[in-house]
Amino acid sequence: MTSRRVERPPGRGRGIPEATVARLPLYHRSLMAFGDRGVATVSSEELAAAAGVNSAKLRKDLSHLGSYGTRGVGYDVEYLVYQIARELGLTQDWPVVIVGVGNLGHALANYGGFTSRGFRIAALVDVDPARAGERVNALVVQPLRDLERIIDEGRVSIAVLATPGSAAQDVCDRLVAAGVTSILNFAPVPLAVPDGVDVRKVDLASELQILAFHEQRKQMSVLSAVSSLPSLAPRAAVGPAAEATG
Amino acid sequence: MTSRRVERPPGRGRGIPEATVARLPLYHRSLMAFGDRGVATVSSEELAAAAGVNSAKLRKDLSHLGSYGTRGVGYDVEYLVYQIARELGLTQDWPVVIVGVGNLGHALANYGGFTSRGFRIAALVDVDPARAGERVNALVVQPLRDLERIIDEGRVSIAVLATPGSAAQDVCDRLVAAGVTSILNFAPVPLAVPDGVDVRKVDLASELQILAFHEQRKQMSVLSAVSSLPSLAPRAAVGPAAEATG
DNA sequence: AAGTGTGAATTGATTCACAGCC
DNA sequence: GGCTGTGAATCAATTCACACTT
Repeated sequence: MTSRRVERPPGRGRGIPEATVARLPLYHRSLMAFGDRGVATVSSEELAAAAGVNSAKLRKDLSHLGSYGTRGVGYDVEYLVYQIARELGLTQDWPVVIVGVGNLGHALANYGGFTSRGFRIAALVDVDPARAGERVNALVVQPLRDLERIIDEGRVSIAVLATPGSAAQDVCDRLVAAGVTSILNFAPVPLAVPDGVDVRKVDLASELQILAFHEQRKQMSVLSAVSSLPSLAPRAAVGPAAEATG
Repeated sequence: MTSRRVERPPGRGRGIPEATVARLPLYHRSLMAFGDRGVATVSSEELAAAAGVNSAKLRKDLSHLGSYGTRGVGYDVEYLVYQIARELGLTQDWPVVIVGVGNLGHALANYGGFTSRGFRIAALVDVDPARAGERVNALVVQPLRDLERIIDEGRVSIAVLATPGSAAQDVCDRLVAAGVTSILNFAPVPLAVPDGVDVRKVDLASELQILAFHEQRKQMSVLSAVSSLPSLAPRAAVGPAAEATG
């Protein structure tokens, strides 16, 4: 859904499926945890369990990177961490600009998980000129007017867009014109971007609605189960829903 | 990936694909925007453009809900909004509890898009007893000790988990034991839950890493293109990456 | 004996293309 | 004539199951 196909770099047969790419960060994180605990090798079964996937999928995913395991033994934690980090580009420095310092942008600027692993917040920018000058963490909010300069001088290619929906497309256009080629979009609107620019969206309201869809179904099936027992009067409201079945 | 299969409610042939469910919120949102602008009917082409998908996909998605359009005409905006809202369960009230009132939980508590459309923050809970009593918006942070009572009395079935990773599984277990059956997980760990409980995860660090992966590839292809021009010395650092191609 | 790597089979999602209806 | 609804075709992801390696 996200990535435009960029013509394959001439190097060997690399074409990692998007679904695999999306899981590499999970593997990386789980491997780091194993490493911290002093574990030297893991099996696909163990790593898969830690990452929350099944082992067949894990092995298939890793096979797209190369043949980094040892049959009968497993994967060397340190070696695999490095290979995945390199594949993901975590071995380089990624300056990121956050546009929109409302609730969410503010939280993201402070969020630790964001700034680790090669990512560094190069600047905070807000659409509202009144906010310019405000301090967040160690950074000063800058006015939108300076966006192009910031991106150019900071060699920024990744942006986080946390403005209200109404401003999102305009800001996006300026980001792209200034040279940004990857955008993480928190605004609840689809962004139109030219080929070669990647957008990933995080849509908080949608996530809740998807949960509500399934939740509603569970409640419906409880209701219909209850109402099919003629001896039980249905409860006024649907209480704590379907007990989790082992 | 997310939903356990719940045995199909006895009603007619309903089995909406997960990928379709995940897009219904987008359609709903776009339709609301059309409605606000006074548009009475839309074609699949128009609605698809607004939602950022192609029209074949949109039509296939909607066909899973029923036959709500009119050939040669399009879809009635108001009618379709209602049908989708009903399907998603947005016509009922969904009390939600947020656990973890750090950066992110704080932002989510204030985030408007979260509280609209039937969702209502029933309580904020924090693992750190020192935070209990703190006010956020109109709500008072409550101690973890009260979690079970809050869920039970508030008839809460949906929770947002925004604790640090280290606390996430414990809190999750308590949520589930208390009757929560849907969890939106912001903690960077996979949650183990029994069948019948849905978890959706929002993994901010992973999202950036996925972007970095593609970004790195773009830069590699620029570099190899540049270095194949013998007359140009490669630049010391990789500058603002690949200009977006029309 | 243990556990990876991978073809083959399967399942799921997307796109095509057009019959059918307004 | 315009646009929906949908089978058929295609493409992508997952799972199976086992040959192969240590």
